[in-house]
Amino acid sequence: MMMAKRSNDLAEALRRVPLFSKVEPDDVVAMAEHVRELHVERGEILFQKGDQPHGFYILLEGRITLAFPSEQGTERILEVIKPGESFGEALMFLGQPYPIFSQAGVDSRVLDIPEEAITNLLDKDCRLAKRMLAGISIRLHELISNLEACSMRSSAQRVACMLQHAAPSAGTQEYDVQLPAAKHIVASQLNLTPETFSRVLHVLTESGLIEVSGRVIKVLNAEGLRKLQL
Amino acid sequence: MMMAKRSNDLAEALRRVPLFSKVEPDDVVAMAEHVRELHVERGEILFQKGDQPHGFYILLEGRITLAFPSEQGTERILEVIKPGESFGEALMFLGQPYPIFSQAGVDSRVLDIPEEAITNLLDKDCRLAKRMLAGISIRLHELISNLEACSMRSSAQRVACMLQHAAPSAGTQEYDVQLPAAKHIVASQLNLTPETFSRVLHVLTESGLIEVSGRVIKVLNAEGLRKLQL
DNA sequence: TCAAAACCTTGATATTCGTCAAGGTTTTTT
DNA sequence: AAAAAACCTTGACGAATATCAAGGTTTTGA
Repeated sequence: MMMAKRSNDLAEALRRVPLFSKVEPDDVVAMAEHVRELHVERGEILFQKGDQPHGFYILLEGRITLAFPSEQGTERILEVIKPGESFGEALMFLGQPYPIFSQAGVDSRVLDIPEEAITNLLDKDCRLAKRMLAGISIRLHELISNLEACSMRSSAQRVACMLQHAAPSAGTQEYDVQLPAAKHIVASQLNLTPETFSRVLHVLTESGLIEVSGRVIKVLNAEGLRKLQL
Repeated sequence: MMMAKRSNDLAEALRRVPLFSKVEPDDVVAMAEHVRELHVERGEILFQKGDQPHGFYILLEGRITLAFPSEQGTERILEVIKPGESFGEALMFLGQPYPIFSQAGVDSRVLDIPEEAITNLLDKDCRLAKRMLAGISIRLHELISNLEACSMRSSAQRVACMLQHAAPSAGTQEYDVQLPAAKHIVASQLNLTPETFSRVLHVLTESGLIEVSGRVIKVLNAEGLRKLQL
């Protein structure tokens, strides 16, 4: 994990992040003074469960997973962060130790925004506060959906649900889904073992609802998937 | 569900809510103009899954449960709101339909804060925005814990965890826990059937870790409970 | 205070999903 | 291009937890 880049480049990068797109340019420059760019290598841990948050992060490039650890290494991946997304804001506001850990899936570039840089800005710019409220609300909504899936739905329903979310538009009956990562990663996000995920795909294929070839899943009958949800 | 009280009384009630305790009195009075007090009877539904949010709520008195519905009525209770707590803020900011429904467990009094009342204030008072950020962050943190419990822990571990959270202080070995509601409500919050909950309590009793009498659980060996978590 | 309703427990059984193990396939590295 | 590593699938099995059913207990309320 190493530091890089001058302040000006950082200000430029920050401006491109949706969260800060409406912030006064001067304020962004001021904030950039406190921001560092980190390079995190594949497999490297950005923060551990139990670490104290000192700010939050924005992913510029690469892929970062947030996951619950487990003794036998059977981690459960909560979320896969993609470039342009921020993470860790809520834990920063709370000031409690991280309940999850974060790890780079591939070599990644991350902005580290210290708490001071943000709290100062929040006092000046209520729009930023509203944007952060919106951002955290989205997170919260996703967590609720995740929890519902986890506690109310069977494995096949969770997979079907994921495939439906990947539909290009509401009514489409046939479409291709390109899995965003290795199957075992996707399985973990659905709170499934790779074995169960594989078996579910098998069953859905047998039923003529999908066709699988590698990481591409061809949905043949979206309506049929919907019916699984009851 | 009926309306009641004059504006002045509402302003008074609002001031007592932690969220608004630092807001300028004049602003609270202005906000009170738009706020209604609702009376919700036991069993009545405040909002359904799928309804469009128009604001958020603060519970003054009573008990409100937030839950996922299910066809066969085997709902899963996500959270039990207690007096003084607010709910629905995040969904208001998102403007998406409620993913859960809310129901009064007993006759309750609720403040209905429409979106306009809050968004106006947010522009004026950044401290309120920060407080709301903190409030939503807490919610988010709880959801993460809930999801972790749900996907990483066994039934006995979830029960033990709940009993640990109810400890009066960190080190105490023996203490009484008064369940906040009927056992089947508590079971649902732990994502357990009442049957499984009952059996877990039985096992913990057999192991000499607890004693159960009605809704009071006497923890005999907090250290033993902790060891269950591994 | 008695009846009804809600709540809780216990047993038998079924289902879902995870674990373990082995073999095959694809991707990466040398 | 070969070797190694990572990834994926399949089968046999087991464990955890839900479901169904019945009976007991407590609470509510008429």
